[in-house]
Amino acid sequence: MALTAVLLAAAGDLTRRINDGVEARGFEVRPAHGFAFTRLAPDGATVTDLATHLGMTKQAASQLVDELVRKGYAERRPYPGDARARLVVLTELGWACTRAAEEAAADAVRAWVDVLGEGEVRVLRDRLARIAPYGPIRPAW
Amino acid sequence: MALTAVLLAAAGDLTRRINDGVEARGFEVRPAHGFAFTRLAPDGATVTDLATHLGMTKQAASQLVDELVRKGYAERRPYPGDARARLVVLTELGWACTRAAEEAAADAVRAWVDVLGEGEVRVLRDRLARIAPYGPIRPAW
DNA sequence: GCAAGTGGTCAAGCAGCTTGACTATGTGAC
DNA sequence: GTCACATAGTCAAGCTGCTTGACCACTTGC
Repeated sequence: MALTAVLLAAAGDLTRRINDGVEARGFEVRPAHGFAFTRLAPDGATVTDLATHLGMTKQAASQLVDELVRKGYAERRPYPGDARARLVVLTELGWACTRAAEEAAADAVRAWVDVLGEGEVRVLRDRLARIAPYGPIRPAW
Repeated sequence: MALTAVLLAAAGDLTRRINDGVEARGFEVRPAHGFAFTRLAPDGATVTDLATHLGMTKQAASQLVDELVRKGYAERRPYPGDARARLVVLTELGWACTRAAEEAAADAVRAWVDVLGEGEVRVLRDRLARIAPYGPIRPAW
Protein backbone atom coordinates (compact mmCIF):
# COMPACT_ATOMS: atom_id res chain seq x y z
CA MET A 1 0.00 0.00 0.00
CA ALA A 2 1.41 3.35 -1.00
CA LEU A 3 2.34 6.06 1.47
CA THR A 4 -0.33 8.40 0.20
CA ALA A 5 -2.96 5.68 0.47
CA VAL A 6 -2.13 4.75 4.06
CA LEU A 7 -2.03 8.41 5.07
CA LEU A 8 -5.48 9.04 3.65
CA ALA A 9 -6.79 5.81 5.11
CA ALA A 10 -5.43 6.66 8.56
CA ALA A 11 -6.85 10.18 8.43
CA GLY A 12 -10.22 8.96 7.26
CA ASP A 13 -10.32 6.35 9.98
CA LEU A 14 -9.35 8.91 12.59
CA THR A 15 -12.06 11.30 11.50
CA ARG A 16 -14.62 8.55 11.65
CA ARG A 17 -13.46 7.40 15.09
CA ILE A 18 -13.60 10.90 16.53
CA ASN A 19 -17.01 11.54 15.05
CA ASP A 20 -18.36 8.22 16.27
CA GLY A 21 -16.89 8.81 19.71
CA VAL A 22 -18.45 12.24 19.99
CA GLU A 23 -21.83 10.94 18.87
CA ALA A 24 -21.55 8.04 21.29
CA ARG A 25 -21.16 10.63 24.04
CA GLY A 26 -24.49 12.14 23.05
CA PHE A 27 -23.58 15.11 20.85
CA GLU A 28 -25.08 15.80 17.44
CA VAL A 29 -22.32 17.17 15.29
CA ARG A 30 -20.75 16.78 11.90
CA PRO A 31 -17.00 16.50 11.34
CA ALA A 32 -16.95 20.00 9.85
CA HIS A 33 -18.19 21.30 13.20
CA GLY A 34 -15.10 19.89 14.83
CA PHE A 35 -12.88 22.11 12.74
CA ALA A 36 -15.04 25.07 13.69
CA PHE A 37 -14.74 24.18 17.37
CA THR A 38 -10.96 24.19 17.21
CA ARG A 39 -11.11 27.78 16.00
CA LEU A 40 -13.78 28.90 18.47
CA ALA A 41 -12.29 27.13 21.45
CA PRO A 42 -9.71 29.55 22.84
CA ASP A 43 -11.50 32.91 22.91
CA GLY A 44 -14.15 32.78 20.25
CA ALA A 45 -13.91 34.10 16.72
CA THR A 46 -15.82 36.22 14.26
CA VAL A 47 -17.74 34.68 11.40
CA THR A 48 -15.16 35.96 8.94
CA ASP A 49 -12.32 34.40 10.94
CA LEU A 50 -14.19 31.13 10.95
CA ALA A 51 -14.83 31.30 7.23
CA THR A 52 -11.11 31.80 6.54
CA HIS A 53 -10.21 28.99 8.91
CA LEU A 54 -12.61 26.57 7.27
CA GLY A 55 -11.90 27.68 3.71
CA MET A 56 -15.49 28.56 2.92
CA THR A 57 -17.50 31.70 2.30
CA LYS A 58 -18.58 33.79 5.25
CA GLN A 59 -22.20 33.11 4.33
CA ALA A 60 -21.59 29.40 4.75
CA ALA A 61 -19.74 30.01 8.00
CA SER A 62 -22.65 32.13 9.20
CA GLN A 63 -25.06 29.30 8.43
CA LEU A 64 -22.82 26.88 10.27
CA VAL A 65 -22.85 29.21 13.28
CA ASP A 66 -26.65 29.38 13.02
CA GLU A 67 -26.72 25.63 13.36
CA LEU A 68 -24.31 25.59 16.31
CA VAL A 69 -26.37 28.28 18.03
CA ARG A 70 -29.62 26.45 17.33
CA LYS A 71 -28.18 23.28 18.83
CA GLY A 72 -26.87 25.19 21.83
CA TYR A 73 -23.14 24.76 21.22
CA ALA A 74 -22.31 28.41 20.60
CA GLU A 75 -23.71 31.90 20.94
CA ARG A 76 -23.21 35.26 19.31
CA ARG A 77 -22.00 38.12 21.46
CA PRO A 78 -21.20 41.72 20.63
CA TYR A 79 -17.62 42.25 19.60
CA PRO A 80 -15.94 44.78 21.91
CA GLY A 81 -14.81 47.82 19.97
CA ASP A 82 -16.55 47.06 16.67
CA ALA A 83 -20.30 47.21 16.47
CA ARG A 84 -20.35 45.50 13.06
CA ALA A 85 -18.69 42.33 14.21
CA ARG A 86 -19.92 39.65 16.56
CA LEU A 87 -17.87 37.30 18.65
CA VAL A 88 -18.99 33.69 18.36
CA VAL A 89 -18.13 31.81 21.54
CA LEU A 90 -18.74 28.29 22.79
CA THR A 91 -21.39 27.69 25.41
CA GLU A 92 -20.88 25.27 28.28
CA LEU A 93 -22.41 22.58 26.07
CA GLY A 94 -19.95 23.53 23.35
CA TRP A 95 -17.07 23.08 25.77
CA ALA A 96 -18.45 19.72 26.85
CA CYS A 97 -18.55 18.67 23.22
CA THR A 98 -14.98 19.83 22.74
CA ARG A 99 -13.89 17.74 25.69
CA ALA A 100 -15.77 14.76 24.24
CA ALA A 101 -13.90 15.19 20.96
CA GLU A 102 -10.58 15.31 22.80
CA GLU A 103 -11.47 12.14 24.66
CA ALA A 104 -12.43 10.39 21.44
CA ALA A 105 -9.18 11.53 19.83
CA ALA A 106 -7.24 10.30 22.84
CA ASP A 107 -8.96 6.92 22.52
CA ALA A 108 -7.85 6.67 18.91
CA VAL A 109 -4.28 7.59 19.78
CA ARG A 110 -4.35 5.04 22.59
CA ALA A 111 -5.24 2.37 20.03
CA TRP A 112 -2.20 3.37 18.01
CA VAL A 113 0.02 3.27 21.07
CA ASP A 114 -1.15 -0.29 21.65
CA VAL A 115 0.08 -1.21 18.19
CA LEU A 116 3.21 0.86 17.80
CA GLY A 117 4.29 1.68 21.32
CA GLU A 118 4.57 5.12 22.83
CA GLY A 119 7.98 5.96 21.46
CA GLU A 120 7.03 5.11 17.89
CA VAL A 121 3.88 7.17 18.13
CA ARG A 122 5.90 10.15 19.32
CA VAL A 123 8.25 9.70 16.38
CA LEU A 124 5.26 9.48 14.06
CA ARG A 125 3.88 12.72 15.45
CA ASP A 126 7.22 14.42 15.00
CA ARG A 127 7.61 13.30 11.38
CA LEU A 128 4.10 14.30 10.47
CA ALA A 129 4.54 17.69 12.09
CA ARG A 130 7.49 18.31 9.79
CA ILE A 131 5.54 17.63 6.61
CA ALA A 132 2.19 19.08 7.66
CA PRO A 133 1.36 22.60 6.48
CA TYR A 134 1.23 25.37 9.05
CA GLY A 135 -2.10 26.78 7.93
CA PRO A 136 -5.58 26.13 9.22
CA ILE A 137 -6.88 22.60 9.46
CA ARG A 138 -9.84 22.21 7.22
CA PRO A 139 -11.89 19.61 5.47
CA ALA A 140 -10.12 18.82 2.28
CA TRP A 141 -12.29 16.80 -0.03
CA MET B 1 0.39 20.54 17.65
CA ALA B 2 -1.35 17.30 18.54
CA LEU B 3 -0.83 14.05 16.66
CA THR B 4 -4.39 13.97 15.42
CA ALA B 5 -4.14 17.55 14.20
CA VAL B 6 -0.95 17.02 12.22
CA LEU B 7 -2.31 13.82 10.71
CA LEU B 8 -5.45 15.55 9.51
CA ALA B 9 -3.45 18.55 8.32
CA ALA B 10 -1.05 16.34 6.38
CA ALA B 11 -3.89 14.36 4.81
CA GLY B 12 -5.79 17.50 3.88
CA ASP B 13 -2.69 19.01 2.35
CA LEU B 14 -1.98 15.84 0.41
CA THR B 15 -5.51 15.70 -0.98
CA ARG B 16 -5.26 19.30 -2.07
CA ARG B 17 -1.85 18.79 -3.68
CA ILE B 18 -3.02 15.76 -5.64
CA ASN B 19 -6.17 17.48 -6.78
CA ASP B 20 -4.27 20.63 -7.79
CA GLY B 21 -1.67 18.55 -9.61
CA VAL B 22 -4.29 16.62 -11.55
CA GLU B 23 -6.11 19.80 -12.51
CA ALA B 24 -2.82 21.41 -13.53
CA ARG B 25 -2.38 18.51 -15.93
CA GLY B 26 -5.65 19.40 -17.59
CA PHE B 27 -8.20 17.05 -16.02
CA GLU B 28 -11.50 18.10 -14.55
CA VAL B 29 -12.10 15.94 -11.53
CA ARG B 30 -13.10 16.16 -7.88
CA PRO B 31 -11.24 14.38 -5.09
CA ALA B 32 -14.12 11.93 -4.71
CA HIS B 33 -13.45 10.83 -8.29
CA GLY B 34 -9.95 9.84 -7.30
CA PHE B 35 -11.28 7.31 -4.83
CA ALA B 36 -13.55 5.95 -7.55
CA PHE B 37 -10.62 5.65 -9.93
CA THR B 38 -8.65 3.56 -7.46
CA ARG B 39 -11.50 1.06 -7.46
CA LEU B 40 -12.08 1.11 -11.21
CA ALA B 41 -8.41 1.01 -12.14
CA PRO B 42 -7.51 -2.69 -12.13
CA ASP B 43 -10.33 -4.37 -14.03
CA GLY B 44 -13.37 -2.17 -13.63
CA ALA B 45 -16.18 -2.55 -11.14
CA THR B 46 -19.93 -2.60 -10.92
CA VAL B 47 -21.89 0.35 -9.63
CA THR B 48 -22.70 -1.54 -6.44
CA ASP B 49 -19.02 -2.35 -5.85
CA LEU B 50 -18.20 1.29 -6.31
CA ALA B 51 -20.94 2.37 -3.91
CA THR B 52 -19.60 0.05 -1.22
CA HIS B 53 -16.05 1.21 -1.82
CA LEU B 54 -17.01 4.88 -1.54
CA GLY B 55 -19.44 4.40 1.33
CA MET B 56 -22.41 5.90 -0.49
CA THR B 57 -25.67 4.67 -1.95
CA LYS B 58 -25.64 2.94 -5.30
CA GLN B 59 -27.80 5.74 -6.68
CA ALA B 60 -25.12 8.25 -5.81
CA ALA B 61 -22.44 5.97 -7.26
CA SER B 62 -24.51 5.65 -10.43
CA GLN B 63 -24.70 9.43 -10.73
CA LEU B 64 -20.96 9.67 -10.20
CA VAL B 65 -20.44 7.15 -12.99
CA ASP B 66 -22.78 9.20 -15.18
CA GLU B 67 -20.49 12.15 -14.66
CA LEU B 68 -17.34 10.16 -15.38
CA VAL B 69 -18.91 8.77 -18.56
CA ARG B 70 -20.08 12.21 -19.65
CA LYS B 71 -16.57 13.59 -19.18
CA GLY B 72 -15.07 10.66 -21.04
CA TYR B 73 -13.16 9.03 -18.18
CA ALA B 74 -15.16 5.81 -17.98
CA GLU B 75 -17.68 3.73 -19.89
CA ARG B 76 -20.32 1.14 -19.09
CA ARG B 77 -19.93 -2.30 -20.58
CA PRO B 78 -22.03 -5.42 -20.26
CA TYR B 79 -21.03 -7.64 -17.39
CA PRO B 80 -20.12 -11.10 -18.62
CA GLY B 81 -22.46 -13.69 -17.14
CA ASP B 82 -25.00 -11.34 -15.56
CA ALA B 83 -27.30 -9.28 -17.74
CA ARG B 84 -28.43 -7.15 -14.81
CA ALA B 85 -24.99 -5.82 -13.97
CA ARG B 86 -22.71 -3.56 -15.94
CA LEU B 87 -18.96 -3.32 -15.72
CA VAL B 88 -17.71 0.24 -15.43
CA VAL B 89 -14.20 0.53 -16.86
CA LEU B 90 -11.78 3.40 -17.40
CA THR B 91 -11.27 4.77 -20.89
CA GLU B 92 -7.85 5.74 -22.19
CA LEU B 93 -8.54 9.25 -20.88
CA GLY B 94 -9.39 7.74 -17.52
CA TRP B 95 -6.08 5.92 -17.45
CA ALA B 96 -4.27 9.13 -18.38
CA CYS B 97 -5.99 10.84 -15.47
CA THR B 98 -4.97 8.03 -13.15
CA ARG B 99 -1.36 8.41 -14.24
CA ALA B 100 -1.61 12.16 -13.66
CA ALA B 101 -2.85 11.52 -10.13
CA GLU B 102 0.04 9.14 -9.49
CA GLU B 103 2.48 11.75 -10.73
CA ALA B 104 0.95 14.40 -8.51
CA ALA B 105 1.10 12.05 -5.54
CA ALA B 106 4.72 11.25 -6.33
CA ASP B 107 5.47 14.97 -6.40
CA ALA B 108 3.98 15.36 -2.95
CA VAL B 109 5.97 12.43 -1.59
CA ARG B 110 9.10 13.87 -3.18
CA ALA B 111 8.54 17.08 -1.23
CA TRP B 112 8.39 15.03 1.96
CA VAL B 113 11.57 13.18 1.03
CA ASP B 114 13.30 16.54 0.67
CA VAL B 115 12.33 17.38 4.24
CA LEU B 116 12.67 14.04 6.01
CA GLY B 117 14.99 12.02 3.84
CA GLU B 118 14.13 8.77 2.10
CA GLY B 119 14.69 6.51 5.08
CA GLU B 120 12.46 8.52 7.38
CA VAL B 121 9.70 8.58 4.79
CA ARG B 122 9.89 4.82 4.46
CA VAL B 123 9.63 4.49 8.23
CA LEU B 124 6.66 6.86 8.19
CA ARG B 125 4.93 4.76 5.57
CA ASP B 126 5.55 1.61 7.57
CA ARG B 127 4.15 3.08 10.81
CA LEU B 128 1.09 4.49 9.11
CA ALA B 129 0.45 1.17 7.40
CA ARG B 130 0.30 -0.48 10.80
CA ILE B 131 -2.36 1.87 12.15
CA ALA B 132 -4.37 2.36 8.96
CA PRO B 133 -7.52 0.29 8.53
CA TYR B 134 -7.58 -2.41 5.89
CA GLY B 135 -10.90 -1.38 4.37
CA PRO B 136 -11.66 0.81 1.41
CA ILE B 137 -10.23 4.29 1.22
CA ARG B 138 -12.99 6.77 1.20
CA PRO B 139 -13.76 10.39 1.80
CA ALA B 140 -14.34 10.75 5.50
CA TRP B 141 -15.94 14.06 6.40
C1' DG C 1 -18.24 64.16 6.25
C1' DC C 2 -18.20 61.47 2.42
C1' DA C 3 -16.19 57.52 -0.36
C1' DA C 4 -14.43 53.28 0.12
C1' DG C 5 -13.68 49.16 2.84
C1' DT C 6 -15.22 45.54 6.13
C1' DG C 7 -18.48 42.37 9.07
C1' DG C 8 -22.58 40.18 8.69
C1' DT C 9 -26.99 38.58 6.90
C1' DC C 10 -30.80 37.59 3.44
C1' DA C 11 -32.14 35.30 -0.72
C1' DA C 12 -31.76 32.32 -4.54
C1' DG C 13 -29.45 28.67 -6.86
C1' DC C 14 -26.76 24.51 -7.41
C1' DA C 15 -24.26 20.08 -6.64
C1' DG C 16 -24.04 15.88 -4.47
C1' DC C 17 -26.02 13.14 -1.67
C1' DT C 18 -30.30 10.76 0.34
C1' DT C 19 -34.82 7.87 0.49
C1' DG C 20 -38.43 5.59 -2.01
C1' DA C 21 -40.29 3.33 -5.93
C1' DC C 22 -39.66 0.74 -9.86
C1' DT C 23 -37.91 -2.56 -13.83
C1' DA C 24 -35.12 -6.30 -15.29
C1' DT C 25 -32.57 -10.20 -14.33
C1' DG C 26 -30.86 -13.96 -11.49
C1' DT C 27 -31.51 -17.70 -7.64
C1' DG C 28 -33.50 -21.30 -5.01
C1' DA C 29 -37.35 -24.11 -2.93
C1' DC C 30 -40.82 -27.01 -4.12
C1' DG D 1 -41.09 -25.53 -14.58
C1' DT D 2 -42.67 -21.81 -11.85
C1' DC D 3 -43.15 -18.79 -8.44
C1' DA D 4 -41.43 -16.12 -4.46
C1' DC D 5 -37.64 -13.63 -3.33
C1' DA D 6 -33.06 -11.38 -3.81
C1' DT D 7 -29.98 -8.43 -6.52
C1' DA D 8 -28.15 -4.75 -10.19
C1' DG D 9 -29.38 -0.66 -11.78
C1' DT D 10 -32.06 3.47 -12.76
C1' DC D 11 -35.69 7.24 -12.24
C1' DA D 12 -37.67 10.75 -9.45
C1' DA D 13 -38.11 13.79 -5.67
C1' DG D 14 -36.21 15.95 -1.75
C1' DC D 15 -32.71 17.70 1.53
C1' DT D 16 -28.41 19.80 3.04
C1' DG D 17 -24.45 22.44 2.73
C1' DC D 18 -22.30 25.10 0.01
C1' DT D 19 -22.09 28.97 -3.63
C1' DT D 20 -22.91 33.73 -5.85
C1' DG D 21 -25.17 38.18 -5.67
C1' DA D 22 -27.32 41.85 -3.27
C1' DC D 23 -27.77 44.44 0.55
C1' DC D 24 -27.42 46.97 5.28
C1' DA D 25 -24.67 48.56 9.27
C1' DC D 26 -20.65 50.17 10.80
C1' DT D 27 -15.71 51.69 10.44
C1' DT D 28 -11.75 53.91 8.25
C1' DG D 29 -9.10 57.26 5.69
C1' DC D 30 -8.66 61.32 3.02
